[in-house]
Amino acid sequence: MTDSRKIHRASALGRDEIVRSAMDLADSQGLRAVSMRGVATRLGVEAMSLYHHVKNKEDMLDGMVDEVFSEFHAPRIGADWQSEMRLRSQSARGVLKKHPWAVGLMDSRRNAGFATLQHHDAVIGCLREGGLSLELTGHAFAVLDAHLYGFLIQELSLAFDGERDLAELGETILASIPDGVLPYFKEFALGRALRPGYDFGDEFDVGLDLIIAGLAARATEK
Amino acid sequence: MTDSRKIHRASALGRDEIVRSAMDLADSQGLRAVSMRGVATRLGVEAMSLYHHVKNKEDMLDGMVDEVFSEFHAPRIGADWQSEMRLRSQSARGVLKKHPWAVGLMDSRRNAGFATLQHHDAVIGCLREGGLSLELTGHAFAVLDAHLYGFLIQELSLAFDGERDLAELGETILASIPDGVLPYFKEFALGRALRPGYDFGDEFDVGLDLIIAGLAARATEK
DNA sequence: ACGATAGACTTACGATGTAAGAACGTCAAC
DNA sequence: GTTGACGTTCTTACATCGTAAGTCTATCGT
Repeated sequence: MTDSRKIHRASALGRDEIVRSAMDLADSQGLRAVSMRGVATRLGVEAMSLYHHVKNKEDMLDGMVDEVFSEFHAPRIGADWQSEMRLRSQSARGVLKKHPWAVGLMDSRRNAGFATLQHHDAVIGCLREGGLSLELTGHAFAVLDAHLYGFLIQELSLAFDGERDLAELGETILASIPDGVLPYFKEFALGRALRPGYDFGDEFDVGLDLIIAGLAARATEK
Repeated sequence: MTDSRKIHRASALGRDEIVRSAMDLADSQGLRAVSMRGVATRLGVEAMSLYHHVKNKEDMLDGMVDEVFSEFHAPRIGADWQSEMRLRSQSARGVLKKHPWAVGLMDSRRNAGFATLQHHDAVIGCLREGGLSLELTGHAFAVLDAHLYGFLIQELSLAFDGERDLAELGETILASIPDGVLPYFKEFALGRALRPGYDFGDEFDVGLDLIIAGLAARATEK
């Protein structure tokens, strides 16, 4: 069987098609809408047919997360590690905002896919070839990823129905707080967070720069 | 009705009892085991009875997350902000390792509870009274929380069945990788991550110190 | 031509969140 | 003490979920 293509259906059903279809569904309808029946219907097939190509739903979710990792900008080995790390964190944030369901999936994934490992390899490689020790590479890896994932958790719990006016909602919440309690919270909300110019998303780069600068300082110190 | 205590049941059923019971269940059996029926059974009651005290399951989960926030060390206003922030991050990490399900819940919570707001007030207050500007307070808040949540996401996806030997599993995975691919990943795994002395958890304080030092530098600069 | 096989479909089961409403215990007013 | 209202509980029911088990069929190597 040199050519294993099957012609049972117009478009062949396989793991990739299933994972991709599940991602589309999650992107447009949310993770809650991702059921085996839902994915199957979208592929013009019955739910149980999927089980010939994925072990179970968990396996399908693993595949979705792995696909997300493959969309991250992979740091170029040999290039300046500071700008590559900045680029990869910013790219990953963009990707995860397009696939917000992936963040909630990450803490329960046990089986990293190959694309995930490849991405990690590129990150580590770029740091190593940039001259960082194994020890510092580990520090950088942990703190950069933590910033990425953690920032997204915060960003996602602030993201209401798309473009909903945060200020309006903020005022409503604040108005319901009795006088005297939460004074600092109120000061910060009124004096900073709800001010017209403020965008929480901007805090991402501030933190990222702070972290990269801290790592760079350690990379050059004796 | 001065005393509104009802004696229908031995122990009164209320929102707090329900939330607490759900937390116990999540701690011992995992979030997947938290069903309305499961929580109700544990309270000697039928599932639908819970709906007189919580709006729905989401509301119950909101309550659980709020309770978790209340367990974090609240920074003391007026005390040295650097050590208070370190203390609160370390305390929160400990709490979240006891209630790992909370991390996965955070990105989908829309309604912060009062304990959550109180905690945020304490964090902001400690930073403000420590002399940080509103702007820098916002930076600190975002980057410290990102580090906390993001680190836990990483830590939880490494946590297998409790005390499972990571090295053993790591070797197995690595052995299954063809020669030549993922060279940096392998070097890092063998040369650092799987070495006897290495504990990923230690990276938490490294990143935390790096961040606090970076913030402190900005707090004192002109 | 024919049995094997892979991949689709059908049916069925137990679990889930919760809507709708019946049943019951308690209390204020008479 | 009786009554009526109310708050809490239980019962029943339904749509939806993941998936086990088995059937059907189109294709392939022989």
